[in-house]
Formats: sequence, structure tokens, C-alpha cells
Amino acid sequence: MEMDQSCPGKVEPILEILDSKWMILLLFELFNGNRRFGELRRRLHPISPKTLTDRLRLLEEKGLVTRTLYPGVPLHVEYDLTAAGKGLQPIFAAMWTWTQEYGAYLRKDSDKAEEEGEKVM
Amino acid sequence: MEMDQSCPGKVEPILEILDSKWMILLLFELFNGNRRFGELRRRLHPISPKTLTDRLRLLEEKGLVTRTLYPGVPLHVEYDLTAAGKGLQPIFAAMWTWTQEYGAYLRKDSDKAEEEGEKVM
DNA sequence: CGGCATCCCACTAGATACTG
DNA sequence: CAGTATCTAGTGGGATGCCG
Repeated sequence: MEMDQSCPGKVEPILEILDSKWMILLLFELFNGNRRFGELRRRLHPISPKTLTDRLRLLEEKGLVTRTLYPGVPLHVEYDLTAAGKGLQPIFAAMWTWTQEYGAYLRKDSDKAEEEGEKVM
Repeated sequence: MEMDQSCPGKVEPILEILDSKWMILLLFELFNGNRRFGELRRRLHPISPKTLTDRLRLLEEKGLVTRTLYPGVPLHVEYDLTAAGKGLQPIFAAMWTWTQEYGAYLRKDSDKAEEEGEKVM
């Protein structure tokens, strides 16, 4: 892979999907086979129903999940990842790997007190 | 890699970094060896100086870049990726791969007109 | 159960002008 | 050159209540 100038633009479309609150956690849940609205809502607690709907709609629009309605009372709806949706997995795997390798060194806000001095050459 | 329940929480720290406007494009620029403030600003045009500063400060706080000041007039500052920063590359590589494989199928907003009917079982 | 409609607020980031 | 200061606008997301 080349990290040349053309790269950023090409990757931007995926950012529209990932760059919103809850989205990545939501995708994790879908990967884990949690496909119903209420189930997702519980696992992502305290997400609001509006936000969850918004996210699922975006994934639907982008062709990453399908929405299947099983009529009846009570209502039953399932969200399934498409091939493109499942194809996101390596990205998450890479995030997971990074976290294991470097996550421990991540400074937290609570560490801010001990400001690092800037380097001066 | 297991996509079990514990996964999402562990990956969240990295989201604090990536989930803000410009951040991913900024990291691309840093990967490409563009390390000076003005240079980054031009390449990320029309980013505002305030926003660029905010992003660089966050990366600094999290230990992903170092800031080096070369005194003199005119001022000269360089931002360099740390090992942890460079370690993010596989994540971007995975995004790049996904884009090549599935990006073409991504629906754009302009396609919304041709609404897909929902599946009903 | 699985939503949608409405209202509202907090926060983000852009614009602009100025400085060491 | 590399920022800071200030102000404002826009939006994302939460709360709440109703509906098929």
C-alpha cells in the first residue's frame, strides 16, 4: 500500500460511516450477531432510540446492513450485515491489534497534570 | 481475533483519537512526511488554524506525535509520529483495502432517490 | 416491539483578527 | 512561521412522548 496523496480522498467515504458516535460499537454488536433493535439498544446503553435509528438507517443507505421486517405482534425486525458490512472486520481487527500493542501507553486526560515539556532543538 | 463482548470497550480509546473531523486526513499527511504546521494547513485546506492546532494537541497528549521547536526567525516547528503513531498504519491500510474492494458499491446520497424497498418476510 | 416527531442543548469547529 | 483569542453558527445527539 502506498500512502500517497491520492489516498486520503479515497478513504474518505468510509469515514462518513465510521465517524459518528456509537457507530463502531454498533458494528461490533452486529458482528457479534446481535441483530434486533431492542437488543442493540440494551447493549449500547445508554444510546437513545433516535440515535440508534439514525445509525442503522445510515448503514442501510450505504448498503452495509439489510433490514428485514417480520410482521406480527409484537413487531420483529432484524438487521444483517451485507458482504460489504462483514468486510469491515479487518479494520476492526487492526484497531484491536493496535490497542493491544500501544493502548497501554495512551495518555489519559488524568495524566495531563504531568505536562511533558516540548522538545527544543 | 475474537469479536466477543469485551472487544468494543477495549477499542474505544482509539476512537477518541480518530473520531473527530480532519483527524484521519491529518494522520495521512503525517504518514506522508508532511510535518510542518503551514504545510499541513495547506494540504488540509480549508481547515482553520484553530482546528489544526486542536488536533495536533490531542495527538500530542495521547503520545502519537512529538512537537519539536527549532528557535529562530521565522519560527520552525515539526510534528513527528511516535512509534505508537506509526503503528496506526495497518488500520489505514485496512481501510484502504476495504475501499478498493467495496467502495464502489457504497451508495451515495444522490442515489437515495431510488429507495430500496425493505425486505419483508 | 420498534420505531417516529419534536424540542433542546452542548459542543465542535469555522471565521476572523491579532501576536511572539 | 506558527500559532492564540474570541465569537458565532451549525449540528449531533439526548429526552420525551406518541403510534402502528
